[in-house]
Amino acid sequence: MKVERITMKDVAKALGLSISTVSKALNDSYEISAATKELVINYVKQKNYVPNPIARSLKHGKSKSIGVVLCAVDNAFYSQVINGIESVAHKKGYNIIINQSHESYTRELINVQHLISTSIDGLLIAVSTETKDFNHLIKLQEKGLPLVLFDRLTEEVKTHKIKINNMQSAYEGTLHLIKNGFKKIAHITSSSDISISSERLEGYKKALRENNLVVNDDFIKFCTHGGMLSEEVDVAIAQLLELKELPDAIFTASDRITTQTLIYLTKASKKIPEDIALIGFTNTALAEVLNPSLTSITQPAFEMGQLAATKLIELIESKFPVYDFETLILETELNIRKSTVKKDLNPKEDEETND
Amino acid sequence: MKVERITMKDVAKALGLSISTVSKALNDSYEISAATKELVINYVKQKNYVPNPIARSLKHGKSKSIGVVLCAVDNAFYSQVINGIESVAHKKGYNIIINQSHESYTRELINVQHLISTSIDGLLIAVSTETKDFNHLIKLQEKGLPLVLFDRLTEEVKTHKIKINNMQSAYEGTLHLIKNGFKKIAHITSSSDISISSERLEGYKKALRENNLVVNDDFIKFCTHGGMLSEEVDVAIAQLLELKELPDAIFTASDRITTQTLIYLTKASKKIPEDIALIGFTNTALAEVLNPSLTSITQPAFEMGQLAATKLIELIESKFPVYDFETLILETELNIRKSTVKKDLNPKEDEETND
DNA sequence: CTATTTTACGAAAACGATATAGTACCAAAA
DNA sequence: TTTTGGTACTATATCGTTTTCGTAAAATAG
Repeated sequence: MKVERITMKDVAKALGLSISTVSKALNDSYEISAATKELVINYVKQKNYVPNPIARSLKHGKSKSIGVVLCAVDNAFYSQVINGIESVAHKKGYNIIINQSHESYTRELINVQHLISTSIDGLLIAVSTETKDFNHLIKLQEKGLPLVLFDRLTEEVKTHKIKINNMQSAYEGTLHLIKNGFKKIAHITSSSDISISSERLEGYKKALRENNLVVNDDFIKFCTHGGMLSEEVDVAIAQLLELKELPDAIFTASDRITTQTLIYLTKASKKIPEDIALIGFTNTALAEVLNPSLTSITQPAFEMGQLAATKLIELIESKFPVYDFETLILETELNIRKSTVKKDLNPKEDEETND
Repeated sequence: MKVERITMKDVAKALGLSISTVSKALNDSYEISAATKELVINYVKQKNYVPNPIARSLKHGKSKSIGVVLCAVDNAFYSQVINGIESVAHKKGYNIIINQSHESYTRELINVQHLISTSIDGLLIAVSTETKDFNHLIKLQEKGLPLVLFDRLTEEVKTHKIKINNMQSAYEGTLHLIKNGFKKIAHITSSSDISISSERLEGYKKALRENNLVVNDDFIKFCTHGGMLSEEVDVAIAQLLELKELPDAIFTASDRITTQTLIYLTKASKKIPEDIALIGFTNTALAEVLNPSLTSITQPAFEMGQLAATKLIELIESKFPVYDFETLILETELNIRKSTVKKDLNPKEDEETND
């Protein structure tokens, strides 16, 4: 089954003109008389001729599409990022081609390979949790493919990057727990290899240290697959709950881990925050109506997508090679809710709805 | 900034061969000697030459990419559908180009227009809530563009379609409420124009009628934007809560409406299910940990995506025009949780965790 | 040792557009 | 009358492939 299209050739033949004339008429060239232009345009409209973008791309060496690689669209944070990307890409006439790595390095490689073999004008990527080797990206860049990293960065690739202030966000989140009386704070994060994890871990440690709390390695759990496998989160929490010295709070470092932790604790009949408090990075719109409402660190996902796309298109459309790269840092928002506030501790602050 | 690629011409020149020979060697043609093939393949590997897919597409008239149009990726159900689509599309070597309509007919038109002007081999679409006129799709199909509708269907377009059993699902959901003692059941749904809404409404009405409950039009609220605007949901609920005769349960017909309803009721300090029960269509993974845990109707989103993509690729790759179209109907799952079960009503059934 | 068939390759025409370089035609200037 | 110049168009090369057709040279047959 194939869709038959009418081409310039057909138009030219039908009107007794040359192909060049038709092309120029459609491109509103000064070389073509008003009469001819009208003739062509009318005919084309009537037959609803659409120029073949592939032929155009071949001629121009541009495909007007940008590739997006991230772990999963099925994730509040990343789907909001996509929204942001789309909002600027479409405005500038670019399509976005989305590929999911599912936090697998192998799939990331395949995706990137496939995307470039598919002729994208540029690539937006948040690497997988498994990615330690960035050669696939470095090579791309050496070839001159415009590239922007977002969320998960690396020093190894020199290009524009967009991130949030991970250290500070994690620091503030942890500090919030400490201020609310929690002293034995566990941290569940993704693979230690990716920037967001290590930076958030740093922030967590910094807050502990500054408050004279020991950093207990038993309290720090890594989920290599970034929570894509709920089991790995379950195992991490199970281990935490088996310690002689139980943590009194958990700070989770990513969307999937946060929600999976809440699900686990609920199933395990843990009272939050009485038995154990929970604060986490998440962009779900449902934080307010979770049980209990969840103290969350929210990222400006839409904005991140917008900036990433803007920067990428800037690179794509730049007439000259760009060597001067920026790393943009966005701020998060700490939304304090019930999962971290013990009722007896803050009696006045807790005059809210629904309990 | 532009990425420089090595072409067959370069390879040919470097090896002292003709372009045709290189092409044939790479395509493993019988016309080329083993020695030459090896020579070419080695060189190409070393220089990592990648064939230009645009030139290929131009030659073959196929772009190996399929367009996807839906209201928003930032939505549990649709993001899972995308996962399903991707899983089969990539296996078959197709890219997916995702466009969001944001429930706007105008944007849907623009998206579809843009996609076909971008040379997709086929289109997967769940129309927007605003879409009443399907001429844009009918025209596409007349041109021979393979098309598969999913989730939101219409009789007007003759092609493969994938849906869930909306009537039955809504019927069972409503029945569940009735069995649990609710008699004044409100229904908040999307625009009455789209299939899922009208079918779900039918199921709701059927359940009421079969149980000798009156269908009260004041209890039925439409959200033209499918909940994309949270205000319209808020207004709908506010109106329900202002009725002299208050509903004792709400049945919501889509993901966004469901979650927004929960948020509203929570803010309004309504006790669920004591003041008002809630059951809704939603695919969020968080239903279990919402406050209260939410009785939900879950759709096989991933499977829907897979089927839609499979059917579309079948059309694309069919050698002959297809006239024999199918409508596949998938079943949903009713997950009974606390938002619809009054404690005093079912004292034995309610021995669960966390309250 | 010529005639025929294979084998292995090259030339060239597509695919559908754009862009450069002509070229008729007619009018105004020299 | 010749020159210049503008207008309005056409021819053609090009983008990077694939594919059809043609043809040398080598292999086989007669």
